[in-house]
Amino acid sequence: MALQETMKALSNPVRREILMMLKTGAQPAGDIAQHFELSQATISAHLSLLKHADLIREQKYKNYIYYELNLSVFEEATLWLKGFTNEK
Amino acid sequence: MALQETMKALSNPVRREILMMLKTGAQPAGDIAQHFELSQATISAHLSLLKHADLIREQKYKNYIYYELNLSVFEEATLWLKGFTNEK
DNA sequence: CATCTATTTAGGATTTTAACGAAATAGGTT
DNA sequence: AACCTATTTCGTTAAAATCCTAAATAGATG
Repeated sequence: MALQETMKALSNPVRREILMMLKTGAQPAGDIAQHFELSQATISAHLSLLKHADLIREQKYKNYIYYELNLSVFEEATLWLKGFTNEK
Repeated sequence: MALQETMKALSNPVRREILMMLKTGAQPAGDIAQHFELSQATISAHLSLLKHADLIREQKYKNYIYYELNLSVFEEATLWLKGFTNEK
C-alpha cells in the first residue's frame, strides 16, 4: 500500500507511542487516551490517521471500540528500510 | 540516537527519494537537485534535515559537497519496526 | 424510550513544514 | 586578488499538522 501514509503516520511521537501500547494487545480508545495528557478528541484524530494508514484496525465490542495492530503494513515498511542496509 | 528525527526525516517523499538516489553511491548536492523540479535551496534544506537526522553524511571534494548514506541509523529504525512483527 | 458512556466530528487557534527567489558564503581556478 | 561555480542562508508565504473545547453520534442499559 502507500508507503507515504505509513511513514507519515510513524513520524509522530504520540502515534508511535500508541502503536507501542498496542503491542501487548487490543485496547479501547478511552484507555489509550488516558495514557496521554491530551484530549480524547486529539487521540481520536491520531487513531483515525493510524487507521487510514492501515497500521491499526478497529473492532467493536459492547460499548467500546478496541484498536489493535495490523502487522502486515509494518512488514512492508520494514522491508523498505531493510532495502538500504541489506543490499550490497 | 533520536528515533524522532529519523522518522520525521523519512516521512517526506522528496527526502525518501533522495535517500534512494544515494543507494548507488555518493552524489553532489547539485546532481541530486537536478532530479527534482524543486529549487536548489529547497533540496539543500532537505539535505540539511537528512544530515541532522544522521541519515546521510557529507564529504567535500573539489568544488562539490558529496552526500552519502549513513547506514547505522537505518539499522536502528529497522530494528524499531521489526520489534512489532518479530516478537510474539 | 430515556439516559448514560464511549467516541467522533466540527470549528478554530497555533505551530510546523515545505517551498521560493535573492543574497551570502566557500572553495577552486586563473 | 578577481572570478567562477556550487551550495547554503535569509526572509517570506502558503499549506498542512496538531491541539483544544464544544457539540454530535452511536450503542448499551435501565
